[in-house]
Amino acid sequence: MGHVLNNTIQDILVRRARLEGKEVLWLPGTDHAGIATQARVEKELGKENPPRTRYDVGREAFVDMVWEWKNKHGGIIIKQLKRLGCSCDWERERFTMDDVYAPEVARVFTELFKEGLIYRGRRMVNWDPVLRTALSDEEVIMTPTHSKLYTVRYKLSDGSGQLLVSTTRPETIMADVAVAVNPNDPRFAHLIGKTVVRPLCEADIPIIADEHVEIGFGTGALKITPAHDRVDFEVGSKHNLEIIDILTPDAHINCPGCPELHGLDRFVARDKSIELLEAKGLLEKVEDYDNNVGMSERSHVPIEPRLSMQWFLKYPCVKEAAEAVANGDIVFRPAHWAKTYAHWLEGIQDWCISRQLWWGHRIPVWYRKDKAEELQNAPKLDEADAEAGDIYVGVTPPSDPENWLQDEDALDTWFSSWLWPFSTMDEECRKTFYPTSDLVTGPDIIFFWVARMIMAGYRFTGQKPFSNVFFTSIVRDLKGRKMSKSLGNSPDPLDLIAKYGADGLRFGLMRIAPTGTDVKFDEKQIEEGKNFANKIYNAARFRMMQGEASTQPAPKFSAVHIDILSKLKELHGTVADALGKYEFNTYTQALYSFFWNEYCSLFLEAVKNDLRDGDPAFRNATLFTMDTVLRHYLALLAPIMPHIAEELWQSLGFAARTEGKPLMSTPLPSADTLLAGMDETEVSKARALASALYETANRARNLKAEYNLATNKNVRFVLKPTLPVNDDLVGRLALLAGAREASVQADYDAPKGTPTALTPFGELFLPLEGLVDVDAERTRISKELEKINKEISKSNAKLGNASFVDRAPAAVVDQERARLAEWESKKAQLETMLSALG
RNA sequence: GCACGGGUAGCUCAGUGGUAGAGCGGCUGUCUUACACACAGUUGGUCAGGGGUUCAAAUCCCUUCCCGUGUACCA
Repeated sequence: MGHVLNNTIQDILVRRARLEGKEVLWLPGTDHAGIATQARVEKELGKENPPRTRYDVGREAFVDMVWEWKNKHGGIIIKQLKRLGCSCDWERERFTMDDVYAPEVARVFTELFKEGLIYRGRRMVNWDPVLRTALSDEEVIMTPTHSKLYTVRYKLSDGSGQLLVSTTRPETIMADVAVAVNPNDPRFAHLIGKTVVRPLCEADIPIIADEHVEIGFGTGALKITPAHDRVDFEVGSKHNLEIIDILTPDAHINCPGCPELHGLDRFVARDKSIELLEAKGLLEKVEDYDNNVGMSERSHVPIEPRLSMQWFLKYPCVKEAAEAVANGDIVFRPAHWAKTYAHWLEGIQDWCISRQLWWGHRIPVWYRKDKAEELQNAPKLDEADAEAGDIYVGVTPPSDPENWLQDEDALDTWFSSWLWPFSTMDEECRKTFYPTSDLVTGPDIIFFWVARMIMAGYRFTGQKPFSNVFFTSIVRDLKGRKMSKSLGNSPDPLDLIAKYGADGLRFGLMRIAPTGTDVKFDEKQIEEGKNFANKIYNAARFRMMQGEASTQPAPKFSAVHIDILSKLKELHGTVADALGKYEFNTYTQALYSFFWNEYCSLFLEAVKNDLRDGDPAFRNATLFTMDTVLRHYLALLAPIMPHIAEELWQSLGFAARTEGKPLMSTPLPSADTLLAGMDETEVSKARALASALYETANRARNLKAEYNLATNKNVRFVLKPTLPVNDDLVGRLALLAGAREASVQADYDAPKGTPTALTPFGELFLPLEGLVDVDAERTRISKELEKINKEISKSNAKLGNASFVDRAPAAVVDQERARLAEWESKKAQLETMLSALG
């Protein structure tokens, strides 16, 4: 659903831009999703009988298998987008591992390496023990977890006592190389420099002093396990401590010195280690403890901090990237994301770009065979080693491949995706389309992708990669959970399209999710989109049933015709303004309410008689107006509901005017042609009359409803006008109100108790000419009076307040006075009616 | 902990100083010759709580509570 939302927004921008006559490039493509795709294929291998691993298959054959899988399944998203109607430039579809893109990635790697920004180093990384690869910091999700805090007794080697040490990871005790206390902690000052006995895999380890230990926290003593904790690693380095790694890549214990735990899974070993400690009498206590555990975004298991040889990138152009957003060169919408972005850039750490995967861009680095082993274990490799001729870095393999070994690792997928905006374009294309205009994406990848693309843009093109970034809503289910493939809580867009149509899906989703705040997906909303499409279709069909418009006799326009054309003109402005500001909500609302309320419910209902047996001059005006409205409206609608707009454009015959060209490649009809010959005052007069007519019709319907005559078409209305009202308007009033007739009688003498409503045209009477329930009437009127009296006293209080009258704008005060007058008159009316009933 | 969103009708959401809105749902009627995926009417709200500024607060300020997201973390 996220893709549907995202791509609908892009399609709206793209289609609208085309209608505005712009040349548009929308270049579709996909990335190779390194981890996810490889894991998927490995899973399939594991299901075979007998199960196989990628190592059984071998690198080359395995990569072929992934390609095969990709070719089979990678097209699904593309298919969905096509079904959704996305007007991409499909011939330019790109893939991050295609023949043109891949060398680009290697080239960029080489360039950054030569610049010294990429280096290889032995560092603490986030290790995923299931996928057996390093991850970037962004791929680790800190998750609140209910854990246990174990307090363990570390005996002093000289037997003079013990130190209590708390830990959440007793299974790593064998890798402890020291116990640290704060140098300023008086409780332990005398112990610094002594040794304690490591309680598992026993050995004497020193008690050291380090500021990092908080005096007030826990027991005040901290075990130091440099191989399995980031902070401990730093403390260890500072104090030159040994690093004992007791975990295998898949997080099993590797400690022959402790045979009871050796070979066990880390969590099994945790329980077992507690048993061992308890048996030795070294377990002081166990407490419940809530902490945050880093989980792999991919495999959902706790990551291991692990000392490992990896490739890192010092981000380029961080300053330019930060400034571009801060100074508005690149505009984020909603704007508040700029803060999140700035905060991330401030604390930015080097990016671990190597992955222990086979599916992806293999790192373009080769090691001299005769020194390979030595190089593998070097603490750091960079440009200096290349200059020394020990390693080779380049887009193409070395000329004497037999003497070199290529690095086994692949690059993080984002290390290719971050080049997308410009790597997908050739020189010629860039001249026209780079920097690009809009990026539409989810806020969940603001760091993974957006920030990195901006940095890459500045570094490799010297420019921003795009001018606007629109962050979409995150689509959640009704329980508030993010929709995702793994949760299985997202409906299949193809199913929704089958059920509601692509246009229904697009419109329905945009109606609830356009502002960039998260949204709960409800299929009901999509049904509304379908209903709207249906409404448009029916309205168009209604027009088709009427036949051709004619210029003979000359069309005669009534106020309602001018009114709807004027509203259409207004809609043009609203749409242009809303889309210009990326306010998709305003866009959809305006489209919806114009068509359903203004055009169908008011205008069409008011002109139906023109089409039946009315004045042919009116008929021609009405047909002309319908055609004008539909023609303009379809063009305004097309960006969001392209299928129905195009279909009706053809079947209503509008395409014939442009030699059959589709709406998609027709310029947007100009709003200036609407009511071109009319002066402003004439138009606003017509609008006022039409508005008065609709308001009067409403009052008339209300009167009918109040007397339970809502469906009775035999009623008649009498209007005692205060304004000049012509026959045309009165006729339309009767039609709108569903009455046999409406008549104007300036001297009408209403029988006592005749229901009446105050309308913009004057007093409107509904002669009852039949029986009404007098008691029910009396009750109803009394209730009404009660309500009105309340309003009147509220209004009086307000107007009696000197500061309101003095300080509020005159218009507001006048408005209040008008309201009061209206209530007073209504009150008088009701009182008359009440007395008439006796 | 810090930062950013959000809390408005039964539901999903608009509304940033001037009479609380839409669609859906509920309830009443209606197969009115474009549309029952519809039409007409109607019912729903102490705008999370408290305090403040203002003639006037859903809207601005302070504060508390709840939900979501990001980020940092002490074993």
